[in-house]
Amino acid sequence: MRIGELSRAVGVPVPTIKYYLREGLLPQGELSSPNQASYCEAHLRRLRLIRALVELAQVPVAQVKEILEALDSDAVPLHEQIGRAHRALTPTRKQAASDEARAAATAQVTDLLTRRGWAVEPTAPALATLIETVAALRTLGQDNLVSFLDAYAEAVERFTELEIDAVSTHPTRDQLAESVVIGTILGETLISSLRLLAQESISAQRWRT
Amino acid sequence: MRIGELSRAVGVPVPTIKYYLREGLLPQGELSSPNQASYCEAHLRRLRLIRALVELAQVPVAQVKEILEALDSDAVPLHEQIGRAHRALTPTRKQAASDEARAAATAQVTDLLTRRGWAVEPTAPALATLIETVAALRTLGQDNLVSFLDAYAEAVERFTELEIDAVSTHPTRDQLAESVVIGTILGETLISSLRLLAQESISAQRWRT
DNA sequence: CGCTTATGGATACTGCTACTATCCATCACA
DNA sequence: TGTGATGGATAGTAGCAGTATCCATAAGCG
Repeated sequence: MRIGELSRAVGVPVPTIKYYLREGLLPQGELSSPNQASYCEAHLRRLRLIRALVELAQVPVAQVKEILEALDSDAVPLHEQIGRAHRALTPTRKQAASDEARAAATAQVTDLLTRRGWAVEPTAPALATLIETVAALRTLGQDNLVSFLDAYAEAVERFTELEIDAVSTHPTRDQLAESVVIGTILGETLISSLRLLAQESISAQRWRT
Repeated sequence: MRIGELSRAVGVPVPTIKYYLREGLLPQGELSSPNQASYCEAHLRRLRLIRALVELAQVPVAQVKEILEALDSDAVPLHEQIGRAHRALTPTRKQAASDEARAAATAQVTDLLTRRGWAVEPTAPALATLIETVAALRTLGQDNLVSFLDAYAEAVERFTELEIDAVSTHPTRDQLAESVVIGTILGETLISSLRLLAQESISAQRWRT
């Protein structure tokens, strides 16, 4: 396959593909002569994955790169691969909440985690995000939303288990890792649009003029 | 309150506050003389909300502006306010999936909506996102994830109802609208970090070396 | 009263991201 | 043999989210 065919197949302009090659998102094609490379099925898949992450899930290109590197590092254990992808996904945030607010939020969140028996590293960036979010909700006067944290956590736990079961049917480790990552990222896009639709429908029922 | 106090209270540099004022995110303070304005509690709340949306939920400034405008337009019915906020939140996407993939996805999604009795406008941008996402998952060979669409939808429906109940306790319409919007946006950040934590914990249980 | 600091308003500049555009020396193919 | 595509390099662009600078005025303090 030549670059033009790749471009037509996925609907991405050739210069953009060249850009992804430059940035190392897409592995180099096999050179048959100094200015002729051929691309295979794997490139096609990869390119589609890149576009889904960039366009649909709005993941920044630099993070897509890290995620793909995590997927490609099949020398490390699966759990570590997933951890790397997670870390690429969550920006390290500066602490914006006040100290008291954060202390309260931290207490509530760690309590939740123990109650649900979730064993997470204390350094997980998602933990920091969760704490900051809870603190922000409190500061914004949305305590009643925070009181649903447990309900949220339960629902999330339920479908995360489903997902992981679904994904565990994959025969090879590579495919498994890829599925987990795609499921994590595109699954979020999925949930987010489902939420908007559910809200629209419910809000129409309740508050239609 | 002067701009410096606002800045210290929320931890946002003065030039940034000036920028938000310029962009119309934050209403002008009351001028007591040509170069002296005073800001009140409402400005403080607004600024905190802006920072939560921008920093925590990563909403682009231009969209935050639209969302705040929707909140401030209390002449229109609540459902319409929410709709505007939703529209500000979801970018109109170009269709990236192939026609057949999209047709199949559309069928599946409309089927889901009828089955669940969700009444949504066919032009809702979230609908387009959902369809594109399902199509992308299929194209990426993740059909088994797509088969959970119903489970996702059910879980989402459940906690969306909880949320709306929680939020309905608010006395005034303004507060209600604000709560719905904050709940929608920061709720997503919340769910997303909970998902990552749940995954980490479950993946550690299953695939720890 | 004078001096330092803060303020409102305007304009310009910066760093970053995700591409696009251009150029050129090959190379494939009709 | 010429027309179009290709690989590789370099430069340029538009948009975003602030920052920086300047100025005339105003506030607070000694």
